[in-house]
Amino acid sequence: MEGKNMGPEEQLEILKRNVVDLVSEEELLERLKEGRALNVKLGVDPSRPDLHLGHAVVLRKLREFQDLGHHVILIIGDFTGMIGDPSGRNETRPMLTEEEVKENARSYAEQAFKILDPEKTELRYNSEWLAPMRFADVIKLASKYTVARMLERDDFSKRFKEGVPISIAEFLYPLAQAMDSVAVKADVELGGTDQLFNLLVGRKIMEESGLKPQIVMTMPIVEGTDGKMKMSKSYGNYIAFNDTPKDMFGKLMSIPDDLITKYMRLLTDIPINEIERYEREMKEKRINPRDVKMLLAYEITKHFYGEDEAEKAKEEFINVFSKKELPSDMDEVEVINGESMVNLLVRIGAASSKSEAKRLINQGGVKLDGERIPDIKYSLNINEERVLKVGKRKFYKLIPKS
RNA sequence: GGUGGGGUGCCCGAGUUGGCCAAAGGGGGCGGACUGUAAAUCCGCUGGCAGAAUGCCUUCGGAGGUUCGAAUCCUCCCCCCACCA
Repeated sequence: MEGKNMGPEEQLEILKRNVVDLVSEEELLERLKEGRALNVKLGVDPSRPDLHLGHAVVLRKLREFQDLGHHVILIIGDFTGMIGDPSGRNETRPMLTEEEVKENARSYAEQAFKILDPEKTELRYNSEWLAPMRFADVIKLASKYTVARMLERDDFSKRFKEGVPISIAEFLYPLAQAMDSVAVKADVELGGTDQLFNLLVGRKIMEESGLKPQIVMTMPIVEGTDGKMKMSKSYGNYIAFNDTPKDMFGKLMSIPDDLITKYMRLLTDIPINEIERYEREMKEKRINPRDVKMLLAYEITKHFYGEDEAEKAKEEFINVFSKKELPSDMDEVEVINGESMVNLLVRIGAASSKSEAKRLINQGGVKLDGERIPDIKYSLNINEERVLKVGKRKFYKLIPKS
């Protein structure tokens, strides 16, 4: 992977991989030919410090830049973060205190370094240049962009048509982001495809500011575990960097089959010809998609936790879901004889209400040592450790209270 | 500033001649069957409490009111949108 001495054309070849938009290839090649370390920028939202595999796609591309000897700048959007969305309409933009921003930024960086090389990463806070701006400066900045062009952005035009409100403040965010590019003299800015518009605004504003416009590169958005919506914390379909190996492996095994190779391409170092082979063999039904998925789950878990943990997670998965054996570590719960099952389920958090607990029992989802609890009136009477299984995935070890 | 249209359960979205509405439908979530896995598919559940049953309580932007009874009618308030200016 040491690519410092790689020629510009070779670098371009690597960098182009998996990229959706590249504005423009010629410019990128030209700059690579300059032979210096390029400033590659990524804007980071400090209100959501939980990184997931969706973020990994972009981070991995940044890592490629680093491996080729380039310089990555993570810009923490602390300024915008501390303002939040003043209309209070957008829950995804909560107002943060300075402490929260710092803590989130720290946490973000820590997670990002599971992919990025800390040695070649620079952290900047955009309040550094945004906070001192005066209102006159903001108006001047705003005059460089028109409403019509703003409305070109997909979600703006959509919301405008549908009558969903758009505050003027929202027009300012892309401009603020553009100012970040100006401030750090970005050569390249990366983002998901949903960022294309904002990144292009950056180009325009840089030009207006007398700088060479940045090159814009977007990466595909990955669907979450549901296979439909983009991976996001708010949809609850995400696989986080901080998930336990077991969860990470399990969640990866739950993605729909047709997402397997997309994940492979975007999130692993598995060679392309190998991925294409899996694609072929799955199509011809010569290989079980489950096994390919298992390989994927293993690869990704390995990246975050190492081979030993990945191996353990895999064994665990096979034991519990293929062989229907018990997991190796279960939550232990003390129980008193005579406690009703319904009560217990709520107490240990296996059900969020008594109604739900009853529903689970009625639907046959609760088992004690493999035997279904027949009705909701069931009360416990145990003298030794027993295993309680709730639904498919929750296991508890019941211990009689002495 | 004027006129008109809206605010419904986790989300989207029906429902406004008052009762049959805890509220259609879809999504998501959960459970079951099956399986190749927590894929796909099929079936079921999805406010709370109680429970062998059609029982009770809280919910349809907020606060009051009319009524035996209101998401549905009236009053005031808050918020959103469109068009015109």
